[in-house]
Amino acid sequence: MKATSKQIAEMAGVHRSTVDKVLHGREGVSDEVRARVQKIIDELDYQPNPIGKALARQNNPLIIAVLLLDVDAIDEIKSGISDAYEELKNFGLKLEYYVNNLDNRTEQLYSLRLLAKKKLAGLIISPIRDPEIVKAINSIVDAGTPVVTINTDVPDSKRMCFIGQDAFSAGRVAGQLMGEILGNRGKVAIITSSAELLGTLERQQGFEAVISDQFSRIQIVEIIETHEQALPTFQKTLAMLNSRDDIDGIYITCGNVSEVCRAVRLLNKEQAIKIISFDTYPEIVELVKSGIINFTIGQNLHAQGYRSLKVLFDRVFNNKEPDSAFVLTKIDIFLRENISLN
Amino acid sequence: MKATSKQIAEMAGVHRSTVDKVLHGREGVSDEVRARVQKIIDELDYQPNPIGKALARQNNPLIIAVLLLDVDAIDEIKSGISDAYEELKNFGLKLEYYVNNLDNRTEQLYSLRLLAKKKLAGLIISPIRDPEIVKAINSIVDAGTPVVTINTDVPDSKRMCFIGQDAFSAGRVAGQLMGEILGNRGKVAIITSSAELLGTLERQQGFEAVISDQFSRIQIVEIIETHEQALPTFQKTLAMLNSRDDIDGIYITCGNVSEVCRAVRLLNKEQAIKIISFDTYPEIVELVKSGIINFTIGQNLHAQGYRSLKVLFDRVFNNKEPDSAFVLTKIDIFLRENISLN
DNA sequence: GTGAAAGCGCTAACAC
DNA sequence: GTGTTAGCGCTTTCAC
Repeated sequence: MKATSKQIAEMAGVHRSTVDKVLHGREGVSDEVRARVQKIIDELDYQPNPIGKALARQNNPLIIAVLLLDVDAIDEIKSGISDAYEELKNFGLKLEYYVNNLDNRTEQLYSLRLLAKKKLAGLIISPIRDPEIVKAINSIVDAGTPVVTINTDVPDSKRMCFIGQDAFSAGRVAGQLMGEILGNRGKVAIITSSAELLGTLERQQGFEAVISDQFSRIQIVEIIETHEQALPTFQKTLAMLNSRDDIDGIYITCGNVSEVCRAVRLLNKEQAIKIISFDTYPEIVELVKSGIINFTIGQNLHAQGYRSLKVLFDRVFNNKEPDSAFVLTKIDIFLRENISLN
Repeated sequence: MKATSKQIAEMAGVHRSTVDKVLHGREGVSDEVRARVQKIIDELDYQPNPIGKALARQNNPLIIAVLLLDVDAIDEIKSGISDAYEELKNFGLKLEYYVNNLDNRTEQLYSLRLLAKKKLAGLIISPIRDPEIVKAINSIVDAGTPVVTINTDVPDSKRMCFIGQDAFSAGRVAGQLMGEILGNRGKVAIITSSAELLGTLERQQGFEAVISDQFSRIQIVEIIETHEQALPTFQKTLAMLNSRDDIDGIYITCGNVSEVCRAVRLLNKEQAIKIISFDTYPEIVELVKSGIINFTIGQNLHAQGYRSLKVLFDRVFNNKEPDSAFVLTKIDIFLRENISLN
């Protein structure tokens, strides 16, 4: 029922290898024949059989480059990618990992230029948000290599899609959780980073939107910027809690969660103050288990990694694009009772 | 590097087709040759290449039977199975669906006996908990067909594994949520079914355990059994709420959630009473959106369906068994802000 | 510019 | 009981 390249060849009165050339836009076919074959392909909506492709590919695999940033999230993302790879490696697929420093735009640019010279079937990247990076990504896409962004995005580029969390919505979820456990009353402090890269601003804005819309009796009374630095995070939190005795909740959009908690515990306020954070790194898991953190919101990093390779594979092997340019992973809510079941 | 059946054949000094026969335990091989070949297979830890198998299988697919119960959950489960099927169908796989009535043990038994006569590569089933069903499943397993249970389980059978939610843990999560939003104080009513099949008892017990261990100032003051019947659910809830004015929270382990909510609304108590339920069927989603239900806990039915076919496929095609006999799907927490992002 | 042929790893029907 | 053969759908090399 489903057409094969052989059938297409018969219909067009040419050889299968000619059909193959047309399919892959390779040269060595006259314009006339190419048009004839292409027409039949289109009419039948022919989709090459992936298993057949795979078998022929196995000893000559396609290369997919993975360019990640050296941040806490990297391990879980990698484990997701590697799980997907286990499923797909038999199709004739090879991964090449590259890791760049978060703060070093030049380094990522260098990696991208290196990759541009190679024959890549696809690229998965956590981009630094920067015009030069966008340009470099675009030139890779223009050369015919599909690009998927993961965890961080450059929406103004030609990347095929972004795979990650909607930080604004996640902030909204945090806002509602805070509203519920405070029973719509009390004063809240926000600890945030000010760096845009990790979506902390969106997390803050989503939170603020829900509080102001739906929890009118909760006030956001302090906003502390940490610039992702450990010691200042501790010091500023401590100073804030010392200067006022009326904080009922703390919302942390950024890293150094344990520094915030350290300040809270030093003042013996862990019972009095409700804390909501992001991510599920080991130290955060411990803080949730011990009851210091009430809720933490997960990004489902494993799923981000897993999906990114699956989506890219679908494009490369089956020529299928995702329905949306934004493949959003679930907003997971964790508290003591489910954080270990992860 | 990885051995092929051809290499095995060479080493054993026989033909590939002979190796194939040994691999599949088919007859037509002398004991002596069989032992020799088997030894090499074992020594090399030979794993047949799934792509090669798939290509040869495509026109002679393996059949996997799916036997589900006709309950609300069925659509989402099916959609998960069908997503997995899209990924795997090229490997030479065919699904056969069967749907049985929940209350009709005889019907499921009949279906199972029918299936026992067919040549099946595997079976996915939501079993009714019954000794006769266990026997029927065991005889299918004994005949060499791996069986996976989904959503409901018969742990005392020979099924390979169960895929679903841990209902006790889910109940614990509900308990902690209730504790948090009531601020560890107040009176709670439990609405439950009394039917064991859906794990409602475990949901109740998990909830009770957390409340009594960790929220000492919350009292469970009413337990209502609904037997999964709509009108009685409404009537009993209404009577209970009429008879006392001090209920702060309602925990629903079973179905007919909208009947419970109808009673609450009739008495204009939707602001005063916190409600926690299970599942994400359309009417429940609406109730969460409109703020009547504070939290609902999802079973991730789609994942149950998806995983069940993947796990069975891995066993059938790659001879890989899951790490554990219990493949537990996540306990999803939904509230207004994330219920539509599902 | 086009076609022929071999091969990827496995299966199955059939001949010996 | 064992080996031969053909074939699954696609890719690639090479000869014409």
